[in-house]
Amino acid sequence: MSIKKDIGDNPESNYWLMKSEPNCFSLSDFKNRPEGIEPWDGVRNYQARNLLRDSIKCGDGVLFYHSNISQPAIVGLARVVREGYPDHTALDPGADHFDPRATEAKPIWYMVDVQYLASLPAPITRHDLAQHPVLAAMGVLKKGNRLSVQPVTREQWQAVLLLAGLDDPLAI
DNA sequence: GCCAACGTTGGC
DNA sequence: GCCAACGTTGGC
Repeated sequence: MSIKKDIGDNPESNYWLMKSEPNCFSLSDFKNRPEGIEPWDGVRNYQARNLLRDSIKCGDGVLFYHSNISQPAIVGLARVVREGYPDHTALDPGADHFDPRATEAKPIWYMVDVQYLASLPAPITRHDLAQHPVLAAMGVLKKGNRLSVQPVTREQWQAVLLLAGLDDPLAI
């Protein structure tokens, strides 16, 4: 199996990276949610759906990544507070990501809830990641990678915290 | 704004 | 099941 196909196929991961376009949902939007909790709805990709439904567990760490901007970067930390459950927005004809094939019995799409934990003192940009001996291997750097939720290794998670100068919020 | 890479759709 | 066409993502 290719490295490319390996992205997203690791059911053992306890750490994840989630992308968000800040024009749509930014780190400050996230921080300002009640209790910092946000349902991660609207994912309509089967590989990401499988992760949301099967692999992502309560307490897992999340690197929050700003995409589709001039300086894409990891900007914050979050954790999973609710495991995969049906994405009801797929059932709502008025919702952005309505899917007419989805039903109560066969929801097709799933989501998790994530909770804001911290903002990095400074964003870790793609350039920063590419320069780093551990982080250069992250899936998010791979050309053409469009997976909006992807696994991160423990080493990568720790390297991000070290770079950011933060203590591990999940270790307390 | 450009365009490469990718996932999905649908004709055959 | 193949694959061309299409829409979307997302870095640059």
